[in-house]
Amino acid sequence: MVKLTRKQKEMERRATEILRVARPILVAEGFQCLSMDRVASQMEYAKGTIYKQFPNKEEIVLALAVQSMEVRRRLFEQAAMVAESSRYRMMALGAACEFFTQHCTDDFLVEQCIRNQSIWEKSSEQRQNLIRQCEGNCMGIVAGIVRDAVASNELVIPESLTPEEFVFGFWAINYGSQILTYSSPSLPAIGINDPFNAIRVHCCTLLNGFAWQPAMLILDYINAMKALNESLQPKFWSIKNQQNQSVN
Amino acid sequence: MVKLTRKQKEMERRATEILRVARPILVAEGFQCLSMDRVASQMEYAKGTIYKQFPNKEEIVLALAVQSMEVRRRLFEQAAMVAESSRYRMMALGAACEFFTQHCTDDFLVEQCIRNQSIWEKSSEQRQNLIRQCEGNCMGIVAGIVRDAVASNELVIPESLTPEEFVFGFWAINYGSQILTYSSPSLPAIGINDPFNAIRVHCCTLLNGFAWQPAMLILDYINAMKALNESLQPKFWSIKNQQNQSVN
DNA sequence: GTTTTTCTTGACGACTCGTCAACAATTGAC
DNA sequence: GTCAATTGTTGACGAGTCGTCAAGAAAAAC
Repeated sequence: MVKLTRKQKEMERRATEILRVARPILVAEGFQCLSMDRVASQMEYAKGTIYKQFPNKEEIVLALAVQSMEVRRRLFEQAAMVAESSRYRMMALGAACEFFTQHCTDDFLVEQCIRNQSIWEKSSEQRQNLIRQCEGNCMGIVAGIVRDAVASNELVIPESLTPEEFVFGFWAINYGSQILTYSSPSLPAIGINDPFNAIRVHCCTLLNGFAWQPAMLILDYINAMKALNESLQPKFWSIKNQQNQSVN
Repeated sequence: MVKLTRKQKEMERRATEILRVARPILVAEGFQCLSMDRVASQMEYAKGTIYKQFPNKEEIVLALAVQSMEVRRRLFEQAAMVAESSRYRMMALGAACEFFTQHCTDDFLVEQCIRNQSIWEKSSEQRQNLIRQCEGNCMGIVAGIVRDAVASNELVIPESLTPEEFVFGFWAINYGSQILTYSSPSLPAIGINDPFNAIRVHCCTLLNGFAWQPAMLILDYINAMKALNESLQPKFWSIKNQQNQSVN
């Protein structure tokens, strides 16, 4: 059935096109300003056609989020490939988180949107599962490092935590700090001048607190983070360019 | 000018009434569903009158957030009044954070809303400043504990951090975990069964990592947290009942 | 070349937001 | 107590959403 495939290809091409148009609107002006009429008027199709592709606005947002979470996943994969101690790899993942918010700010903002209950609810279960899968993948990468560390006796997890719960703490501190950094009304005004540095210090202290070997001085940690952050730069573009892939 | 005051009182009464009607809508159905028409129809006033009180929907949301952040602040104040070691007081603030999300979930959700850039932007600078002030107050309470700890040699902050940046880490891990807990699609599905317990473990480890004296075992920390959490319960209602205060 | 199916369209109904002219109530002067 | 002036309230309105769907266009099948 060559023809069916061609149709599907066409559908997918169009879906990609819609997302290409919708993304900058969502990122720059927010969910409110992303309107179907506007997306339609910026394309060669009418509104009805867009509704054929995506049953509602929310679905478009979820689709964008899937793309963005894929970028994060690839970044995590790259970071996890560092061939050093498990602790160093964990640190590399922290660097990847930093990198993601700093250099893929658009993707970070899109990721944020799906935390909005009302957006989440209105989209199809199918796409919700896609998101869950992305999230699971990212968690899997980090939890894998933790498991390696435990297996090689470089780390002992407190007994009441699963490896994923262990990861959760780092997830929370990174995610939380990034949200606060990007959305808190003037952090400097309340005494927080360099939130990124602060979180590096906290993460290093937390890793040391769990006695993840080898222990590190804060200064060494910060320098290593800087290096890791820069090492992601060259890999960044090839990751971004893969973005136009299956969407539906 | 008794009459002017009476007018103002009437205005304030009405503002309070509007917020009373708007809050459950915002909490239960989200910003999208909070419509001026709907608020109006649930009151004895017309839409135009509501616009006299609040120039737009966003302003209502900010006003609600101010109320909610006040609840948080009072909770923080209560928690900070524990008469024990600085570390114990810090822990009490962690408990207050937990308590806030668990028992003032509505307020927590309202607080969330103002992180939305498009809501924030559309509201008046005046009310934005009110929010900033609330945020500053909360930070002040916690940073105060940190300063006390430093002053009494129970804690040494890494040199590259201000006391507020030190607090920021705990803010981030608590806030981040709570957002994830309340908005992440099925945490248990990716291996996180008890996020609250996980964050307690992390916070204890972080405090130990910074060598905040006296050091604590994780189990002791968790038990102390439970006790602190419960000790807030009786104070809770008196806090909530103060809520109907200056709004405009 | 004609019929059938499939795809595309934009006008439509229902609902927003925020405004503002017209109407109602209150105040103050006499 | 009356009447003008001021102040407050109203809901119809314009502009702009979302999501639908009958009608028209294009493609496919015959």
